[in-house]
Amino acid sequence: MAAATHEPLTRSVEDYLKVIWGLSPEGRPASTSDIAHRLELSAASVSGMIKRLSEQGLLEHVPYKGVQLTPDGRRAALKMVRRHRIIEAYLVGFLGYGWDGVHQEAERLEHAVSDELIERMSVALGNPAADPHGDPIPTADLAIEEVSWTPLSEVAAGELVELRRVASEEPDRLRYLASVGLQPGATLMVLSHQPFQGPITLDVDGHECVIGHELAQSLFVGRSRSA
Amino acid sequence: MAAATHEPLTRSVEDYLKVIWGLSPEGRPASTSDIAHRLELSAASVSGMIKRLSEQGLLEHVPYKGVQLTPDGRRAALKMVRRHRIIEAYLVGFLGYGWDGVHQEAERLEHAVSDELIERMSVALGNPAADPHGDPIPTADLAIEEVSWTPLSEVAAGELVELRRVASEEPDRLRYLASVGLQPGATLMVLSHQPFQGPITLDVDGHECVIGHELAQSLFVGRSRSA
DNA sequence: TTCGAGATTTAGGCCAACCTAAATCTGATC
DNA sequence: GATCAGATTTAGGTTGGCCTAAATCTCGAA
Repeated sequence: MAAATHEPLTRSVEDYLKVIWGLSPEGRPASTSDIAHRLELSAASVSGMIKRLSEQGLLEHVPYKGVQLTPDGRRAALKMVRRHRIIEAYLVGFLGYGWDGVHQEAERLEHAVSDELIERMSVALGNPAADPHGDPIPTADLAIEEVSWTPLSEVAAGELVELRRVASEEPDRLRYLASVGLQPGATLMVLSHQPFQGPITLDVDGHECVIGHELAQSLFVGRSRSA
Repeated sequence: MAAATHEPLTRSVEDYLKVIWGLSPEGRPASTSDIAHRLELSAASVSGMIKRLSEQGLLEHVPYKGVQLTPDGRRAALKMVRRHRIIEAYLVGFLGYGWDGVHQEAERLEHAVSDELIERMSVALGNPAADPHGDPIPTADLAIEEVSWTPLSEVAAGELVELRRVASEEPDRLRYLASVGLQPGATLMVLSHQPFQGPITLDVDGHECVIGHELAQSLFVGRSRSA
């Protein structure tokens, strides 16, 4: 069934696989329209590509029901995720990029780097486990840590926690967060929640700061090491 | 005539322009077949692309006579040359690459990096004037030093010179040259020339070494600083 | 001055990846 | 269980960039 030939994947294919991976937590199928939305393509184009990728053995497609990655597809996707996150970490660590600007750059570079370059960057960084946003980096053999941190929106008032991951790629949002000290590693205490998905008041390293509920849902925290 | 619209160029177009620049020393026209040979494409494909690039105002084409870069085309080409050479220098300087392995990597990356990344790499390197092979790097405003070094094949016996540039991209050849100490910066003395384009005997930093005439034509030297 | 080899261009196709418009399917709601 | 909105797929078209084969041009040599 699946063509075992390992021809290099095109940039488009790499993008599709990465996006499908991102849309399938716990391996649930991803829908055509979600993929189309993420890639900013028409649903018809995505439908066509899905057909081709299924024939190549990279996807499992149940018409009208959605797609899942096959083991081959998942490997290819994780390879791209590793590349993306290593590149982000490298640009921040060695070339003075801010965490808000690296996504765009990595999005292009991830298709152009060799495996060797990624491994050299990884070594230069000390084989990091997470990128600048706290997202886990798959290892060279494509194992990825399953993390289960808590969204800040669910932390009770009075708890002292450490920010572990910021789930956003929007430069504006990231710049704002950095400006109030909300970057991975920051220690913070929840001071109060307003009801009805209202804003949350925090103490971040000694500064008081109020953020919206929606933003708090994209901040993931773990128990503070200093607690 | 020339469409002034500055749409981003495709990878293919970038490659064509860079190759045409490389084939036009002193602005002499490049032939369809030379371009085809360098890009490993059919002459018919090149002919078609030449037509499109002329219409875009990047090339001046005289049918059956060859092409030259327009000022726009030359700027785009030099931008790629700068990218390529900065990337090579960066990979050698910061990521432990050997000078024999960087060409291939740079060939892909040059299409994916942003201007910002190139400038950051350049700054990290101290705005170098030459890449690891001794090729001059165009400045950020795309000025390129016109160098006129002497091929080693034309240096008289007895002269003490410094190796400035190695005009080759072949990994095997570069590895061999490095193994005998023939890298930019090396000081060497020509001991003897065999007649009829025969081999040349050198003293490289104290070691004797014999190289063929053809290889000597791709080694460029200047007057030794220590002379 | 003519001829022909070799270079170049034209003609006609192919493929990946996108598009819009039209047809078809699905599932929640009445 | 019929209906319909919205999701999905199919149909048909475009573009960039490549190909081979055929036509055409050029220029040096006879």
